[in-house]
Amino acid sequence: MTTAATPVEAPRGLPGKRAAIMRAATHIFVTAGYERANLDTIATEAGVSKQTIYNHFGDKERLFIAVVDEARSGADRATEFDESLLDDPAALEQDLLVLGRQFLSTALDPQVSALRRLIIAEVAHHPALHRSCGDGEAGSAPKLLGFLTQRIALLAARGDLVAERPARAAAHFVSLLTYEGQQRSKYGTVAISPGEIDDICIDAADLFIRAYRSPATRS
Amino acid sequence: MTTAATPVEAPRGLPGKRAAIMRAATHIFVTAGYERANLDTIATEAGVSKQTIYNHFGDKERLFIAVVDEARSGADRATEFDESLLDDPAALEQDLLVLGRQFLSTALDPQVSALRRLIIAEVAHHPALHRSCGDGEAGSAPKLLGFLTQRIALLAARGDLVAERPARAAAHFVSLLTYEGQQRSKYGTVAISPGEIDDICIDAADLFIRAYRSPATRS
DNA sequence: GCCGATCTGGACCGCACGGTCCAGTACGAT
DNA sequence: ATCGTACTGGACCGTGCGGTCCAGATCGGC
Repeated sequence: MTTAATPVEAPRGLPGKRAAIMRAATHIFVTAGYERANLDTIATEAGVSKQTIYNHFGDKERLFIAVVDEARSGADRATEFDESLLDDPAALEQDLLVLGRQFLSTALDPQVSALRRLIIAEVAHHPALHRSCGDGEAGSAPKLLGFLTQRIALLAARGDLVAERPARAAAHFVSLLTYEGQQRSKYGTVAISPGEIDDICIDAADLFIRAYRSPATRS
Repeated sequence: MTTAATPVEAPRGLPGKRAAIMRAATHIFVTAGYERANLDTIATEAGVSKQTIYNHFGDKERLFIAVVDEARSGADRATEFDESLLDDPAALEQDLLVLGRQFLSTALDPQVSALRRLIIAEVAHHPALHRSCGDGEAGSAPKLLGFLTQRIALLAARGDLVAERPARAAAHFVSLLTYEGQQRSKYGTVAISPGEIDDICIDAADLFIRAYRSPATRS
């Protein structure tokens, strides 16, 4: 009753049905949580018979895993950073801003936040999720961390930055970026305006540069 | 079956029973989540009849709210900061370390982390929780933020720090502190050793000072 | 035009679990 | 001795829901 079960005409044929089920399941799981999610509701919203769901996914848990896996691999695919970023020391602040904005605009997306909360709530009860989410090597944050680490190492080697441990410096920047949003999206989805995202990025980049700038480049 | 339902001899008399129920309920809710938690199991583990639970709390949801409220007010009460901290500019790094250690040792406590995950998972489905957890004014992190903000403002007024926006600087320090642990405790409880906590605090304090130290005090 | 695979819709099963009821017990207060 | 209160334990009910079954429709391929 919390979620409307509006029947949607699903396109015929195998892939169409499957996609419709995934879409509906994602919606229901995210808004209701795993236990509260109801397969009849999902079937109705997908415009599909319940049996069809069982044909495709076997049972509720495997449907859930499929939903989470797809969402994660989708987020993964969408996270690519411009290789020309963080190369020119003169554009350091500018590039940090670009990276920050790109990262936060997806990380704070309501859909993504809701899914993150769902996963947080359910990992402990689904061993299969552990593999895909546990010791983070995938996901957008780790990707950003990797990219930053590599770039910071480069800039440090050139003497443009003072960062004896690039990975640590990268983590510091990411932590400055994510804190506010993490706090806000932790419980319920509180919208963050693009303006606020900008402020956060500006502050983070500013602080990062103040802390890691090479003395040689100081004004 | 995930959680052993070992009957425990509950102390006789009203307050004892109530406390036993709260203890058992906290345990079961935290490990199983709200939906999966079973009142029969809670009753058994509390060494109490199911009817007694209903006498005291009315229904499952109100029991849950009581558990969360108690945990939160308990955490609130346990969060007090030494008023002499962050006063002497010479001891700035030292004091930041002390604050960081105190904060992280409770914030990363497995119990506290588990409860945080539970709340994250359930706020959306229990309006009553929103009031007590939503727009954060209570809780240990906001308390630390408040304390830091006040102190940083003081130090900045004296010229010991350069921080035009003390609240922002405080948030920066807290974000540096919490990032790693937040990341680790987000899914499942991964133990963080005191040594690692120390490393995190040292790094955070170091970075904070590099970024906010007054030029006048630079070596 | 037939076959096989897919899908439908709805009846159906079994069970777990929140919640109720109640007869009986223990105990403190008067 | 009596009464009221809190507690027990276990039977009991209703229902929501995961999962199954099946008879019939639809459709693409040969």
